[in-house]
Amino acid sequence: MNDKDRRSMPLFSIGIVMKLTELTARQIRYYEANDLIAPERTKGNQRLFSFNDVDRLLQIKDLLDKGLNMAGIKLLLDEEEKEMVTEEVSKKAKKAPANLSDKELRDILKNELNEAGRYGKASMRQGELARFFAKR
DNA sequence: CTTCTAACA
DNA sequence: TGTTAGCA
Repeated sequence: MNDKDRRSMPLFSIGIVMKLTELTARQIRYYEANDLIAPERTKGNQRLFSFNDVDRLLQIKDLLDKGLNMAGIKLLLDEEEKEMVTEEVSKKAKKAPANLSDKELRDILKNELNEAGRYGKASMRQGELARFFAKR
């Protein structure tokens, strides 16, 4: 079995994930409702998270602190899933949690916008671009 | 006891 | 987001 399989293996209950991510069950479920994560389910309908899910939740928490909203995060994560490109972006977002300057954030977002177009994804409209920045 | 969905004195 | 109700 390779690393990819291991990371995507459904192993943890929401309780474990709560402790691992410092997030409430409410938040975790809410993020799932917004398609930021897609944990597996047991036959009893209980969520089973993979190592990747936990990692993703950590990134989500991070991005949320930086002021991005669900839409913005979803785009970033979607591109990340398409592989490559965001390798550096994700590292930057994950390794520089508490000190990401506005310029860096803008660069990351601009990078994502460019990639989105490169991948034939519908380009964002003005309104959506504005929504990239959350006004909590 | 833990998790789930739905809903809001 | 919190919190609670009523199930499984």
